[in-house]
Amino acid sequence: MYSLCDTIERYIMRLIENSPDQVVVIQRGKLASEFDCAPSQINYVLATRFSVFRGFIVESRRGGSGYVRIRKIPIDRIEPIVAYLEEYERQLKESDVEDLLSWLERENFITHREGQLMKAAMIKALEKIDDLGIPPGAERNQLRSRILKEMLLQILSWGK
Amino acid sequence: MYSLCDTIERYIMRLIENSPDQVVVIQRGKLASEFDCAPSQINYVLATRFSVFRGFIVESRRGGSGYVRIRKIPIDRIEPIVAYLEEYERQLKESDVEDLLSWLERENFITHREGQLMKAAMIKALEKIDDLGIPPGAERNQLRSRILKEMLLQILSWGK
DNA sequence: CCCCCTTTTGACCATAACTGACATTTTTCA
DNA sequence: TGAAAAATGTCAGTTATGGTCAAAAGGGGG
Repeated sequence: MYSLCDTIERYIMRLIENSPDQVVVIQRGKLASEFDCAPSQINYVLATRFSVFRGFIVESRRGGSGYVRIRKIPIDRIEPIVAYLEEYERQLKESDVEDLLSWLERENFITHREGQLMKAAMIKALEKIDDLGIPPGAERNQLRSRILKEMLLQILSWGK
Repeated sequence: MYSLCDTIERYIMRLIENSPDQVVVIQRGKLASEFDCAPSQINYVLATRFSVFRGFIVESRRGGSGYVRIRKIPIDRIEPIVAYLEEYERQLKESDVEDLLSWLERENFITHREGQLMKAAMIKALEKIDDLGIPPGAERNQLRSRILKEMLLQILSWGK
């Protein structure tokens, strides 16, 4: 029961993993016609599956011999994430958390179970707290960030 | 005489028991039209017959190729956790959290690292949120409870 | 017959996937 | 040099799902 989106995601993921430098260069139009879909579908996959929070950098160039380069970000330190968090705090959505966690898990900073616990604290727990006077939006995102920050610092203290 | 609700329950139950991993993935709309009922009827069945307290975890995704995944969890010695959950819904001090965590760890429900993560989310993070307009005291304790509850439910889903 | 609890439904909401028209950038070559 | 061609980007709109909640319907005991 995979969507086209999932299929393309796995295809690109495989290309990256089979490459020596964790980089792959594709052409949007070609890929789209291979999968027989709208070119913008590729952008959708890139935006939803290869975001920074999932640990990827996407660069591209238009025009003749244009390309899209997808690169996996090597992380060996978590501090930059914590630093980034402090600036980005107000915009930390639930999906950002999900993406970040799956990245940390992929990189073996945390186990699957640890990821699930973190998700419970930052997503499920904050879903229905209207009655506590913490409205959805910026305020809740900030709270989420604080929780994430402390957990990341904890992970940091474990080393790797 | 069986109600529709019971019929759907038995149907899903059978699917789960016939599956190797005690998991089944369905589509709400499809199932509803098979049984010729309102889609929300499926939600009712899930809420009343496949709750965590009955030993099931339900996850879902909306949108194109959406799904509902129902998983049976092995229940073993989870009663104390559930009891704790209900008892401490209202007021939960930091020391209560510490006590519970050490108990969970002693009983091997969680690892030491998992305990540290939980502590980071429930204690450290909540110590530094004065600027977010969530006053210390009852309100913060309730927030702590919500976070604990979701994490406990997660732990519960792992079984033991 | 009435009351209460469970079941069932329907209207309205939220979200993921997908598409197409239009915009922008870069190269090519007459 | 500049117009055409070749790429990618954006964004709003459509389709396909599932979620929520309150209200109606059903059913069993007093």
